[in-house]
Amino acid sequence: MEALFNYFEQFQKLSTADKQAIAATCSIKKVKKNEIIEAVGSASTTIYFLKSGIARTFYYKEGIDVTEYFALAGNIVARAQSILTRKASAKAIQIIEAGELIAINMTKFFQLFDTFPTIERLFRRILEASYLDIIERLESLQFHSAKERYVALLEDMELIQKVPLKYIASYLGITQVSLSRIRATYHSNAMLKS
Amino acid sequence: MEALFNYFEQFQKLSTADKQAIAATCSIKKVKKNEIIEAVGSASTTIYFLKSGIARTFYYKEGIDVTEYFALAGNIVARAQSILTRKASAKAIQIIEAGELIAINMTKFFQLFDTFPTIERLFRRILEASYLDIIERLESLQFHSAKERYVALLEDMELIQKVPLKYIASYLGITQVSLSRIRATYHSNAMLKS
DNA sequence: CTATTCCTTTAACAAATGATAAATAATAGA
DNA sequence: TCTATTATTTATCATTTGTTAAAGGAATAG
Repeated sequence: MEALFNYFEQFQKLSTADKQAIAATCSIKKVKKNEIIEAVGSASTTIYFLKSGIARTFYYKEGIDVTEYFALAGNIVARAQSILTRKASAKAIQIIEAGELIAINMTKFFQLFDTFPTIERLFRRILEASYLDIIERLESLQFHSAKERYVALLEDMELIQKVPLKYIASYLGITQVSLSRIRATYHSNAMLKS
Repeated sequence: MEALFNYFEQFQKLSTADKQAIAATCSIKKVKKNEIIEAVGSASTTIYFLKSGIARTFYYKEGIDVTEYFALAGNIVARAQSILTRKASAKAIQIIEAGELIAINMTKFFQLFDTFPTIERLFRRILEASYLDIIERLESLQFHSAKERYVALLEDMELIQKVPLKYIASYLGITQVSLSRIRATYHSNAMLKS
């Protein structure tokens, strides 16, 4: 549970009482590669902190598997829209690399807000950070070419190395064939430089 | 000020004390067409509620004017990243259609959070709603063609009618010429149907 | 270890979008 | 109203990305 608190305290200092209350909403879960931990069609009431492993959210757009985003160890993965709207979700969460999760029951977690204002504040600050992340991603999609987006993603070596390219393509908003072509030209050019 | 409170109470019921505290952070501002109410380079501490008029946020990407988003009357416009990070912003806010704004001093507003938990909750809920909006926009950019994005925007007749197309093009992530071409093919096809 | 399946790349052609320039339309200011 | 400016459309060609098909490589189950 320490890993989760360390993560949380990047956003908000927590008292012992806060931590105890949070701990009561959590459970540990081991997950295997390719496991679907939340399936399409259900409403979500859980967010997951990845102690280890890699996960993605995805959905089917006209039958095609499309990755919404990835989460690496030390981060949170969730079907945020479903949790915030309490509606069924067309999205799913899948494990890409096996690991261990902390599952946070958000029904319980939200109930803590009236008693523990610090926890409400923590949630707000995580939301703020997610908001900033998503704005950056929006800008990347709105104003950068597919090649630029791929090159930017190369910064995140762990992701590129551990996640199948077929998942990365749709995350970048392009087809897998197009990604393969971009990689071919990019890497041959990169070789010329060295 | 009533318009602002009506807007806020879509998210969170407010007491009279809450409203008084909020009112003390607000001021009214009349704005003219094309006026830049927040300029590139400054850090923002203000968000604006549009009683009337239309605004946009934009910035220059390699010298080219790029629209980040639009706000119609009854909504909020802000340089959210700058407010949340307290850093100088490369973005600006411009008035597209003259109107009247309520400017909320966020330095003062944030200070209310410790005393008025309801106001902190209000802010969180607005943030949640913005988060959901931005996710939808992200999906639109990630998985829909420029034509599909334009057609979706047609739903918002007010925006299409009142906002110059040159601003809409970059909002859709395409050039103005490309938008013009899409309009030409789309509207001639639409005519065939009727 | 082998066979099968899945992943990635490559190729060829089609479709969409970008870039530039020029023409037309609309708007704003004198 | 007239003129100058700005906005939008159109045309042409270049570039990027999509689509489909096929081939080669890598991973996995039995």
